[in-house]
Amino acid sequence: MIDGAARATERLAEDRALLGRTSTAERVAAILRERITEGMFAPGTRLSEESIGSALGVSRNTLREAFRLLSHERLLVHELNRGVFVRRLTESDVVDLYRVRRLVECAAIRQAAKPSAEALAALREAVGSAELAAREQRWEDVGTANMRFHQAIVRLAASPRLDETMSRLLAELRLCFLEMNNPRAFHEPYLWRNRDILQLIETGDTEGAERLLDSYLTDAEHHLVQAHP
Amino acid sequence: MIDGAARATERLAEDRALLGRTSTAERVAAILRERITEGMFAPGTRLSEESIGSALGVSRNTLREAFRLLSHERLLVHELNRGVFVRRLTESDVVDLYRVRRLVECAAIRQAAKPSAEALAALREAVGSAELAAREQRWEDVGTANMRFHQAIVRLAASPRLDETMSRLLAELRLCFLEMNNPRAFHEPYLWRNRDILQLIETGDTEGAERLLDSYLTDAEHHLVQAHP
DNA sequence: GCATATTTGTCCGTATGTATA
DNA sequence: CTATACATACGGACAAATATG
Repeated sequence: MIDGAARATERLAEDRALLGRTSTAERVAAILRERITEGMFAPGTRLSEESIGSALGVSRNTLREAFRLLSHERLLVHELNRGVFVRRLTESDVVDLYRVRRLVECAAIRQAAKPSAEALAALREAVGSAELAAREQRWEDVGTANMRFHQAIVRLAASPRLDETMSRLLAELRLCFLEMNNPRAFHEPYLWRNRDILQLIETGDTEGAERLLDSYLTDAEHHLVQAHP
Repeated sequence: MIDGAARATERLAEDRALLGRTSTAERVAAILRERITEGMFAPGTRLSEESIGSALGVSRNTLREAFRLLSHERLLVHELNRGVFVRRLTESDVVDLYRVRRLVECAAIRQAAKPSAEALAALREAVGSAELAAREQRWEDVGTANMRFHQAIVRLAASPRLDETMSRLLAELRLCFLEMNNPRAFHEPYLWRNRDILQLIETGDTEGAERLLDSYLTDAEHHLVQAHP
C-alpha cells in the first residue's frame, strides 16, 4: 500500500509537466481520470486533497473542483467531511448499468434501418481491432476495443446526448472490469458475437441484431455479477 | 434589466435564511436551480460570482462549486474566463432532446409488459393532476404534471440511472418551455394523448402505446421547433 | 469512552490573466 | 490602446468533523 502510494505520487509528479492549456481543474481531472481508468487508483481508494494537490502542484481549491468534475462522472464518490474515494460498484450498480445498456443499445440498433457510412466504418474498425488485439493476447486492449464497438452501436442513433450517456456508462463499467483478475476469460467469449452482430446490421437484419445483442448483454451481465461479488 | 436584477438580488437575500443544513454548495445549487426553472433567471443571463455570492452570503469558492453542479446538469454553461450563463437551447438541442426522449420513452414502454402497481399509480396521478390543472387554467402546472407523466413512463424501466437521465433531460426542456409565450397552446393539445397512452398501457397494449407515444413526441418536437426559433 | 491528530469544509485576501467598453 | 471589470488560481486561516490511539 505504501509502495503503491509512493509510485503514484511519483507518476503524478511527471504528469505535472503536461499541465499547460485550458482550465487547470479540467486538466487535473483529465489526469486523474486517466490514472483511475488505467487502474493506478484502485476502486475504494481515498484521494487525499493534501497529497494529490501537492503532487500535482495545484491548490486545494482547484483540486476540489477537479474532484467535483469526476464525482459527476461517477468515477469518484464524495462523502461529506470524509473526502473523495474512487467509486466501487455494487452488484445493483452492475445490474442497473446493464439494464440501461440493453434498453439503449437495442433501441439504437432497432431504429437504425439505414446506418450511415461513418457509423458502419466505426463498427467495423472496433471489431477489427478487437480481433487483432485478441490474436496478440492484449486482453485489456480487447476490452477497450469492445467498448468502442458498443459506443459505435449507440452512435447509430445519431444523438450527442446519448453518446455522452454511453461514454459515462462505459467509464463506470470500466471500474468494474478493473477489479476482474482474468480479463481474457471475460472478454474473449464475446468477440465472435460482436462480429455476428455487425454482420446482421450490415445485411439489414436489425431485428436479428437486436436479439443477439440482447442475449449478449444478458450473458455478460450474469458473467460479471457472478465473477465479482 | 436593472429592475430584474435588483428584484433577483432581493429574492436571493430572502433565500439566505434557508441556508442551514447539508453541504453549502448543494444548497446554493438547489436555490439557483429553483430560480432558474421558475424563470427568474432567464436563459442567456449571466450569473455573476460577485453579485450572487454576496446576495446569498457565500464565498466565491463555494459559489463556484454550486455553478459546477448546475453546469453538469446542463442548466448553466461555463465559458472560460467569461463566467457562467443560464443555458439557452438551440434548435439542434431540441431535436436531440426529442430524439433521446423517443428512444428512451418508447423503449421503456416496450419492455413494460407487466408494469408495477406503483408505476401505474404514478402514471394515473400525473394524468389526473394534469387534467385538474387544465380545468383550472393553470397551464404551467399542466406542463409540470405532463413532465411527471413522462418521467413515470421512464420509471417503467425500473432503472435509477435512466430516471436520472430523464430528470436532467426534462430540466433542460423546461428551459425551452420558459421561453414560450403561450403555455396553453403548447400543453393543452397533448392532454388527451397522455390519457390514451395510459389506457393502452393499462390494457397491456404496449405496442399501441409505443406507437401513440412516438407520434406524440414527433408532433411535440415540431410544435416546439416551429414556435421557438 | 475520551483526548488528540488529521483531514475536510468554508471563507478570505490577493495576484494574475482575460475579455470587453 | 487604455481602463475597467471580472474570472482564475493560489495560499492561508479557522471551524467542524472524523479517525486514531
